[in-house]
Amino acid sequence: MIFRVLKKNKTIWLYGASLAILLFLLKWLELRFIIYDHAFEVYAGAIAVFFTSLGIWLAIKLTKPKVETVVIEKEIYRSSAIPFVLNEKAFTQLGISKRELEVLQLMAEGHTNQGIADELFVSLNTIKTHGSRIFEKLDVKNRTQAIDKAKKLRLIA
Amino acid sequence: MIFRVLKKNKTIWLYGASLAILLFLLKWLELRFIIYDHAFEVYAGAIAVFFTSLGIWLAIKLTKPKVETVVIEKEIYRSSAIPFVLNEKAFTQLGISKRELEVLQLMAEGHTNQGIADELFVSLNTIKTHGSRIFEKLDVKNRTQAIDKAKKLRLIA
DNA sequence: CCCAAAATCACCCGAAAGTATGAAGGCAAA
DNA sequence: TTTGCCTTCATACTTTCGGGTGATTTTGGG
Repeated sequence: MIFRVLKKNKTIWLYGASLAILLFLLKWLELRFIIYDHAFEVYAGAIAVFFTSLGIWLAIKLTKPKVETVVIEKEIYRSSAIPFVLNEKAFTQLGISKRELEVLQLMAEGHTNQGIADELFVSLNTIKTHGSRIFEKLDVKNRTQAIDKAKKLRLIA
Repeated sequence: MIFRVLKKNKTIWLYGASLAILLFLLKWLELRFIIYDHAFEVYAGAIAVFFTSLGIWLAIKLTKPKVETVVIEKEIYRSSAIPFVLNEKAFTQLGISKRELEVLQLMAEGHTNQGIADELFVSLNTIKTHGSRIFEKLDVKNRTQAIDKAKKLRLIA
């Protein structure tokens, strides 16, 4: 019980103890140096040094640590706030099939024909055929143009 | 000149001045209280209080603030409404040249290497070389992935 | 002026993309 | 059932892409 109190008020107790010790020192020094002429100045100096140290120690112990906050702004990418909505009109008007759109999407993500074929569990030739039809329907010559156009038409995200 | 020195060593000067003032006070108090019996204890107490304060003040002034780094993630929305602004950071960090960016832009518009070569009045091989460097710097394998990544990094519109 | 980076071009070669054509099975509407 | 579309797959061929290497010219900054 008492240990807890001691621990909780550690600083206060230390301060009190310091003062008590000082009083003993004062009395001792009084007896020791009272006979000397300039003992007083030495005494005052000692007190000054001691209490300056005590003050510094107290301040360090009691003051909350100064915190300087450095703000570093880190840019993070986040998918567009507006969720993608398929442009149904363009989709039906161009007569693109679901499967073709699927292939187109994967193309836009940078996959190769072989990669798309593996992903969809079909042969490479099938993907090529789909590709050709897509280019035909979008009236483009290659996948890069197809992706560009499809994004503008909002067929893919 | 002297003002600068005063300003630079502000703390030291203040400390010196404080000591000087204290000496005056000491002398004054000496004359004032020397006649009283228990003046000494009062005097010592005053010194103690003063120097404790001084110590506290010094500690607060002289301690260096702790630096705390706070990383704030800032969300950046890409909207088609705002005109395209080049991401200078990514651009310089990746070490992409202006010419390479130009080629990248044309790639994204769906041009073939030959088309880009014609547009820029250079040979097909030159465009191929630029392409290779671009893929290397963007850490991708082909133009489709390069376009995808470049758009995410806001290197191109 | 000199150096380093950028830009230019060439040749070879393999991989990937794209074209052309044909064909088979499924499925839904006419 | 027939017709049309989608999906699947194949073969053969051409074009484009991309890597690797090496070289020359331009150009901007110290």
